[in-house]
Amino acid sequence: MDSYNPSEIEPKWQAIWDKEGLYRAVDEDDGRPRFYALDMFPYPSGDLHVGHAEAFGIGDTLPRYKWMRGYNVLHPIGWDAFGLPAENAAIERGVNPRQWTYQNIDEQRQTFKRYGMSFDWSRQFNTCDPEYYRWTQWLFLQLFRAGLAYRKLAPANWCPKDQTVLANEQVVNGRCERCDTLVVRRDLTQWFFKTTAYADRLLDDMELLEGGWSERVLAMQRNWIGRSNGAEVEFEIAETGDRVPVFTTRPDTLWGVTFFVFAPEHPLVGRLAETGGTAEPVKDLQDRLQRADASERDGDSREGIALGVHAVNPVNGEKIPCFVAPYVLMEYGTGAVMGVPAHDQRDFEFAGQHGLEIRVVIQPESREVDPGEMTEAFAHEGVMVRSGPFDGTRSPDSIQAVIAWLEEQGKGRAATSYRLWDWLISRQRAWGAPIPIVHCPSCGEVPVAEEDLPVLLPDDLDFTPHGQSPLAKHEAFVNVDCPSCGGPGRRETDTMDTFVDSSWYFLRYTSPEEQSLPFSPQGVERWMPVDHYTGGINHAILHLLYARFLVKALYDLGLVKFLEPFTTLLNQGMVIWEGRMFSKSRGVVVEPSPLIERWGADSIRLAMMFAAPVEDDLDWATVSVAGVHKWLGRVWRVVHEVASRPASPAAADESLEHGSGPAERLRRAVHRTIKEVTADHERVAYNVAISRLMVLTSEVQDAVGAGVGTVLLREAAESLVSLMAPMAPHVAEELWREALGHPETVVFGPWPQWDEDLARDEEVTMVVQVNGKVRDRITVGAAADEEECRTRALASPRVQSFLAGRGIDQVIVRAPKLVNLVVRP
RNA sequence: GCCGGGAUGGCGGAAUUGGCAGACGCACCGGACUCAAAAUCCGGCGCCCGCAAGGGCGUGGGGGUUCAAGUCCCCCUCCCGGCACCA
Repeated sequence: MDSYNPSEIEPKWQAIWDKEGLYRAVDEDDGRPRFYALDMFPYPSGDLHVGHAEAFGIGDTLPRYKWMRGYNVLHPIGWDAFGLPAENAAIERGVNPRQWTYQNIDEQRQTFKRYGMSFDWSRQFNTCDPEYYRWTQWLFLQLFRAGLAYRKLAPANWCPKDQTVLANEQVVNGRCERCDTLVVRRDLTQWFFKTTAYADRLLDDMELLEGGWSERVLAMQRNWIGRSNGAEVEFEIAETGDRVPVFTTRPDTLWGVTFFVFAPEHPLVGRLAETGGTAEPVKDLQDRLQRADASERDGDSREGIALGVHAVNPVNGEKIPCFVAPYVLMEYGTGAVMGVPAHDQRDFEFAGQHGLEIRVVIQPESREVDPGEMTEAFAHEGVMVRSGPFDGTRSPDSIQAVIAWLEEQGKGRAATSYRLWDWLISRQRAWGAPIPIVHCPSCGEVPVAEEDLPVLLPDDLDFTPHGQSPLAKHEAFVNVDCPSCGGPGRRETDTMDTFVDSSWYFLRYTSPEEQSLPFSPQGVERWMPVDHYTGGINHAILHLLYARFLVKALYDLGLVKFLEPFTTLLNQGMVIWEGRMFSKSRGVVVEPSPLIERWGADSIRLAMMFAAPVEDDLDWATVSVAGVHKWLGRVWRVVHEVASRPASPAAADESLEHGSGPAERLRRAVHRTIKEVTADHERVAYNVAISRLMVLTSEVQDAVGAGVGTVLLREAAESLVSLMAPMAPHVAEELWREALGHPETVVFGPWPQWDEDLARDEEVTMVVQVNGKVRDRITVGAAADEEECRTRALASPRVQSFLAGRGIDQVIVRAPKLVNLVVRP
């Protein structure tokens, strides 16, 4: 027997697996149930780091387990190959982004192969391939025709460094998610997808995901959508007759309104200021805010300027003063709010600063609230007072009644407001899918004909950033005839956000050769939805929300028949090193290749899965590759030891099968472990599964030492190898085929079966407690009944000494595991 | 502030249903083998008292339910994540 040498066996099996085509998904019905296991596809920026090793190692385990359990598994891989880093490389080093990307893909593919990933390589594609982005463009056209893709002038987040707009989602703390540059506001005409049209469904359909997605991710999506229910109420401006709606979640406080506030950017503000004679100070305020960076706005300021006009409260006809104040945001609700200082903290502070009346209309039941004494707004429940027809009604229960009354009176209506915005998909960059639109002076925005797709990216672009896509400088690209009238037109030069590419790639895997549609109906019918999706928590919102949105849009277009793309979602934790995430751009990288050379891929995969539960973040410092490597050495030796033993006479095994000798002990350990590790695979508790297999390894070693017969030893060794195969595929395959002599691969199982009787221990340790404290442990038969347990417990001298002659009040028996004697103190 | 998730030895973590807390591993300590080292193997390892036998304490803190609580209930502290002048 040679010693365990992964650098020899790993490349060997990788080559054989490749040749045998084991990991190809079978499209035809072959009688096996189907399973679609997907990993979030990687962005090919340089080589992989150990963060990838963790993510993809975890993602590789379930499909392998499913194969062994008899499933026909689709486990594809591809590349999210458009995006800024390729273009930045082009700018900084003059390389062609296509070449740069394809070179990185080659490198990553090699590394994946050295990890022994069970991908179906026959289905791989790159999103930057014209055969792929052609269909990204096609999907854009479908959304455009459905009115879900549109262009508007909007304030956009502009990153001065990357020279492009960013989606709201890509701005973190006022900075560019990618390069950390302070983002500025710019008004630009941009393309959007109408995600808000699906806000309710994105929220309500999460019901379908309960149980399959973590509470954490569901909560993040819920927060992101940010639905709040309330009412829209119209106020009239007394001096001009303008009708201004406000959104409120507290229509029950309408009788407490004492002022009215506009956001500085509100379109009516300029005109109202003219009317009120306050045009000059208001203009000054607007200009000052316009110049200020979003991040410089004082979050706590309650400054504001009286407009000199008044609003009429529709519920009581009162005239109240109007203000303009930066604490009211144009982006949320209607850009104007009713001021209820008694019951809203911000309004309370504003009223204090500007000497406005505080009128209490919700009174707590236990005490009187005196406006003069208040130090903060009263935002709790109470009884409505000074509220006309609603006096004496309990709030907030009364909110629905107030809304009904408003509707009846024609003064307002139930309304819902969302935090979610429409998805800004325009990017002024060239390494992305061109938006297939032609601007025509006479026809407007004209979609490119489907048969003319793809709109190809030219290969000879000048990448110097100058605020427009490099495509805009490429005359041959830009100048084009209008597809509608044939007159001269200009091609749209924005490209699509790369999140568009990744919002449908999982559909393409089901039929990557499809020529007439982005995905074939049969392929999607066959494989979708994804049964198990593995990826980082960092994509908990954006990617998953966009993919969910797109699938719902496709559902409405009749292109798919399911509402949610990912049935179960596994968000593996991130690998942290010296307090930070791995990131090539920040120089925090542990290269996997030297680790593979030293320890082998199996050890690295196991080490990461063993170090923590899959969903927890993992500190690289706590990962002990040496520890699991040592274990694999033990497995290697003991399996070879078992395999090399001459067959013992069956009688020898049989004689050992009875009683409680080492043979019996081994047998029960094997069956118990099969049962438990099977459950661990089902619940992706790989750290626990590995620890159980370590224990089983010791059991087998002990049994070898105790002279247990070959039949049982072999059953144990084969079970051990099978159970570890999904996590350590190379060593398992080597031991299965070479040491144990199976002609067939271990990849397709069979998964070991357990005998329920054997999985239960024959003897158990019964705990005897006195007043809840463990006083003795007695070995009893697993079948011991209540009476036997009671008798044995009372017979224990150790227990007797703790009873000390005191009377026994109660005897609790949970046969056969526990007896608790309750005595008086 | 609101929402979600957590807190278990020196460290990572285990404990499927309320029933032996600390599996498994790392680190550390001791031993075997060795000229020596590496590798490998054996043993120890929650805290306190004790030579030991043994006993007491112990799952962030406080209360409660229960024969029995890491697990259930109430209150609190802290940590992580999301959202946040969101009307």
